[in-house]
Amino acid sequence: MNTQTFSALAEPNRFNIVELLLSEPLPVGDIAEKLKLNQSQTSKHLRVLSEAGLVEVQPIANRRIYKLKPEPFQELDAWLDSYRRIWGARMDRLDDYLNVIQGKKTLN
Amino acid sequence: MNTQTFSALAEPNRFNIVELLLSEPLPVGDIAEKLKLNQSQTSKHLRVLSEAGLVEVQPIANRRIYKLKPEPFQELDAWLDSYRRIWGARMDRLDDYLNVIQGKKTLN
DNA sequence: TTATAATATTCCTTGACAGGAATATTCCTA
DNA sequence: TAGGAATATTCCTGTCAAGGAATATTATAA
Repeated sequence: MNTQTFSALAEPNRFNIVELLLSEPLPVGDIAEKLKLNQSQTSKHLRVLSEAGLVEVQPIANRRIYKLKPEPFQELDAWLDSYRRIWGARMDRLDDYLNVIQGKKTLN
Repeated sequence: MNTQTFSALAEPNRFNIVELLLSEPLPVGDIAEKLKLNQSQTSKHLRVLSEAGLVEVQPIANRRIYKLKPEPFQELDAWLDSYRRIWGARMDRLDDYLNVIQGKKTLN
């Protein structure tokens, strides 16, 4: 799992951009307007998202349309598999660890 | 979706701690040793993870055993639902946006 | 080809965070 | 209850990222 994905999504404005792009691909100006960010910031955040592989750009006429790339989300999904497998099991059990402790018979 | 989760996982050492705790709950010392972090750093990272709700602690004797909490991962999973739904669909389609553009008949 | 719209980049400042070292705290154990 | 093990916290420093303002770039349209 690439932690760059987490870094990119950790910033609230960038997270909002991603959520916005979930509905439809959009040009920079529209993103800025809808999220009430200025143009400069929006471009910078899109750059980060782009370098993290979360979005890609497609120039149309005078504008640059940004859209989500599925790969990082799929990777995230795959990563979560390991965690799904143990929900309700080891994750909230202490026994595993306790059984392993040596040199200490009783705990209280 | 809480961006704190992303912030917490964005730091590589913390990510490694989470992955380590996936196998079993562990006390601070063991985590530090296995990941070759010093005790101070380890405590600090665990604090961040704890405040983000990713781990919880259970004191045993004079140790503090850290284990994962399932909630944030479940939340992440639920969040991904929206994205799963459109993989292969809108996510990599530009049509939706193009059809919406007014005042511009042809693009090239 | 010049003006203009859309977007990207640079420069600057500020705040947050990670790491190291040292110290404080907590809780057992003898 | 004193000593020591395990862990947490504080202080300090350096780095890096975000925001604002201004400027540069790119591509279209007249």
